[in-house]
Amino acid sequence: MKLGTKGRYAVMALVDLAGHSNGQPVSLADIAERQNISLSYLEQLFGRLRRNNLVKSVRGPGGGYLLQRGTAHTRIADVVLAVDENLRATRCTPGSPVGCAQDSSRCLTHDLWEELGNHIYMFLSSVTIQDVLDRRVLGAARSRTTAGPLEGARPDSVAL
Amino acid sequence: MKLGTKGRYAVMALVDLAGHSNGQPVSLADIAERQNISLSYLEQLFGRLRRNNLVKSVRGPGGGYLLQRGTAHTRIADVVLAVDENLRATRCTPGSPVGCAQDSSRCLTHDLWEELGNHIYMFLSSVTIQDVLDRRVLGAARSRTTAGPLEGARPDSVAL
DNA sequence: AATTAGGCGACTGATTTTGTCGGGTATTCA
DNA sequence: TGAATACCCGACAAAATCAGTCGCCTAATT
Repeated sequence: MKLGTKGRYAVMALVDLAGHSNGQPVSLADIAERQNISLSYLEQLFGRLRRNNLVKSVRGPGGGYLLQRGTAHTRIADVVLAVDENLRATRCTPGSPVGCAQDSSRCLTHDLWEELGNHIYMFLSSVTIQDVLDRRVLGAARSRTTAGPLEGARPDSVAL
Repeated sequence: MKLGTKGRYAVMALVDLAGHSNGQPVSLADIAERQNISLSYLEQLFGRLRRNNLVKSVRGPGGGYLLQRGTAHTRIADVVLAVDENLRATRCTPGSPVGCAQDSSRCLTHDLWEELGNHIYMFLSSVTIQDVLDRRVLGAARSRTTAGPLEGARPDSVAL
């Protein structure tokens, strides 16, 4: 899963975008100023978000970005995955005989980290941009950890 | 929370320790060889584990380390916290006016990351070394995310 | 045509993380 | 006593990541 600062910035930016768009595209310059993140850095992040179909861009003057799916259909997990990209797991890369699977008993902790990854993913999948905007995060998670009540089914990989 | 490789190595080492100790102390050299982690690195990690009362050391020949509490009372969360030490939260350090709390609406994402931290902590708190040894991790977590029905009661703080 | 705004890629300095090395100190056993 | 075992500790080095920057390009609007 890998939760870096990139993911955090991306979520901040998208929440800002969602909050300040009224159907109109929002320019990165505006977001950069409000959230004081550097413009070039935002461009980098939004490049990935666009390639992952989370936002779409409108070029030219008056242009900017729009959420592709709505606020209620953009899950935090997707944002983080889009932006952080790589997802190295447990150091048990299947192929290298090192660090795992060499003792009599195989890498016992593997399952643990995998399950943790699933947990994180499930949590972040259960929260949308809209939830964050509405500050509907704290109690919510506690009550609906595993089953996301979100309508669309999610066949995605939970690879971590 | 901050989940680095240090935390993973520490858990691996403690699981190994628990699996190979029969009341006798286990030397770091043995663990190092079995898990092929460098001895010096293990020493660093076990220093912290010791200072956090998770293990105790026996010096001299035939010495090594022992789990201070038993396998069923050593929670993964404690191991990770002991070894990773610092736990910077949201980049909203209360004091610097940068990056948060400067716009009209305060850092909206703060709650999100905090809640995620709580989640991770709760999960890792619900799993013990014994669980990992018994491979009682996968289904378990899914069914008992928040309240652990495992034999020993789990009265700990959920501070993060 | 000029301006606005996104698109892309390479590259860089600072910090953090990860891991090593060299030397200690305590303990046991011969 | 002294050699061997094994923990103890701080400094240090290599690698990865972070947080950008720069330059140049393309597309749309006015």
